[in-house]
Amino acid sequence: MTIKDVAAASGVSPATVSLVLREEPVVAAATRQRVLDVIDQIGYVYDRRAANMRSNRSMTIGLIVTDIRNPFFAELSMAVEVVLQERGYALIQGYSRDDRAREDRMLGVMVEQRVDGVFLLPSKDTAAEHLQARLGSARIPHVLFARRVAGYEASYVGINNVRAGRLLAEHLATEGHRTVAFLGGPRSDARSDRLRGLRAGLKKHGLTVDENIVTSALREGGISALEQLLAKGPLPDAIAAYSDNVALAVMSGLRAAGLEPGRDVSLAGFDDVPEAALQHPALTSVATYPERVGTEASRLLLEQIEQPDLEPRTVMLEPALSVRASTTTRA
Amino acid sequence: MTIKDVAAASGVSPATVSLVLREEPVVAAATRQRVLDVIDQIGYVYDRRAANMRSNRSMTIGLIVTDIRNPFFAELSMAVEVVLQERGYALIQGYSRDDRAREDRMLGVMVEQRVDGVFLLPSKDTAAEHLQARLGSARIPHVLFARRVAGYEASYVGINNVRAGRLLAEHLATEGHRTVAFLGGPRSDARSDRLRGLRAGLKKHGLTVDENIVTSALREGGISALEQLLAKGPLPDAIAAYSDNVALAVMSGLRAAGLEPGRDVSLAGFDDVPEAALQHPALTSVATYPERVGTEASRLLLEQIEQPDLEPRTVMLEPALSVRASTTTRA
DNA sequence: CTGAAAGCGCTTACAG
DNA sequence: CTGAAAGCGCTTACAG
Repeated sequence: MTIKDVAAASGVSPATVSLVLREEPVVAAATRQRVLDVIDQIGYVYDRRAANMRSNRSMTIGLIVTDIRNPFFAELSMAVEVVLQERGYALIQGYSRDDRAREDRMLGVMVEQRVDGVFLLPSKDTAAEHLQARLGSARIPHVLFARRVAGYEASYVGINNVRAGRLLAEHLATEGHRTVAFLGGPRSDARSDRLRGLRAGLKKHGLTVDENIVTSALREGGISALEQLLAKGPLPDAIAAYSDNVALAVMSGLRAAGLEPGRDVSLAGFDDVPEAALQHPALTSVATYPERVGTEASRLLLEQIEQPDLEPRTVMLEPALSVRASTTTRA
Repeated sequence: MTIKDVAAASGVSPATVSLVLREEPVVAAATRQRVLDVIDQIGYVYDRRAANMRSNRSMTIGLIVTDIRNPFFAELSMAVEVVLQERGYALIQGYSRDDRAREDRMLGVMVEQRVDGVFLLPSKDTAAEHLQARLGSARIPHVLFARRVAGYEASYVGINNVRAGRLLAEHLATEGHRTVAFLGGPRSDARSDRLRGLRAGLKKHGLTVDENIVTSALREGGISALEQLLAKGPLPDAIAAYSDNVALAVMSGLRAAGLEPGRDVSLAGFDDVPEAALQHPALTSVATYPERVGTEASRLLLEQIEQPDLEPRTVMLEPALSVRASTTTRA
């Protein structure tokens, strides 16, 4: 069942059927209606693959993240999907699991499928040369987000993590916390920026980050970081967790150790996931707006697809602090 | 840059290049190597769209869920993606947000892109006629999961929710709970099956489900269900939440009301998400294995793609109870 | 406003 | 073991 069949059944040429399908206004209303009726009647289904091949697009866009179980990426993916569906694009999604080899294989599949563009959260080991080989030299429009790749120039959407750290530090210092630990999260630009911001903010008040324990982005990382902290001696006044994900784990860990978060030690995270506000005590957190990151990235990518010669652009979103009981109920 | 260019540069015909690309063993080793060298040298990239069109496949498979922020679907999607990547398929993913119109539009896009198969979690309003029109009549291999559609025959992978409810009921009764409330979750087959199982299991011990409050699958649903329960009078001995998602919200809600989960009232959920074990008290939960659902669904779909005349099959996975402190620390 | 013809980049028999 | 030719289902100039 092809446009040829539709053409035959409605007494026009395939070219005219094609014009109708693409809603070109040039077709006479009567012809148009006749063709549409036939399509309905014989149950013809447009083959976008063929259309795309001829017009050299694919109407698909790739999105690679490390792990969709991370609520930040889940939210971001949903935001991206809404925009793409509106424009008729299909979303090809892949999970690198933070593994460069997996990421590279996915990029390979996407490039062979001739995606019209790619959103990429690079894995921790991704280097400029990999991206250059897969995306740059093929001139495939792409936008990185959340993580940058050293020495690789591309459009980027991210959060100002230094500022996020500073916002939290200011708040903690103002609330009278004198000692602060930074827990969890893998070594990454995001982490070191948040730490840098924390340090800068605390320094203004003559304070420092007393403990800094690197682990992983997972909840297990929060648990183990807390265990290390507890083993080291007296608790700090406040714990800044690398993310809400980590903070929620720390919260449980504190309770398991007989300590009440918010009372025995203040606790805050980054991202402001929906769960943060639903905790008891509600968790103070710095919002990093995955939905806005997704929307901005979509805007940049679509722009780049329409105008391939555009210079790479960087969008830095400003974080915002949500103050809640977990850092304010302590005496 | 096409196989023609490769052919010209290596002194063979396009047909031979095609054979090399598809790793057909028929090609002479020397020829093969020469072609591969040229490909490497001139940086040719295979155009799978063209290949697929000719061989009438697309090497893409669609997956539609309601909301990827739901950890159950996140886990499932990751399991599916691993299997598909191994087989060279690209995963086209869409989120219906439980809206039938959105779901239908996505199916439309996927069908036009000629996906080789579809995994679908139907929206709450999806009817047999919709699926018949989009998938059945086009004979597109597909597998439903987690929710069935009344009157629609298709392969299905799900959890035995009646048994899940019964497992939990048995445990609660054995632990000496006399009154049980079932909280949260939207009206659905999964919910009514869990409730049916709970009732059946409690009945054996002469007990009933004392309260049954329907809300939504979201955490907010848990909060509001708990509020309604608290307004109704004395607490039951145990709360069975529709899901862990809901249970975690109930846990926070209890604390906010000055009640300690596990001590003042027992609490359990369904799904056994990773967070459940990390809570304090650790949350009793009935595991529903999203990863296994994803893997089984992949197996069924790939089978169906290879053998289109296969009869639809149903796979019911057995749930398992993880007993933890939230239902055992009460006197 | 509509049609005939060429072409997108591959694969598929078939011939040799 | 390799090549010439046709074809997958569309779109794209171009002509009328």
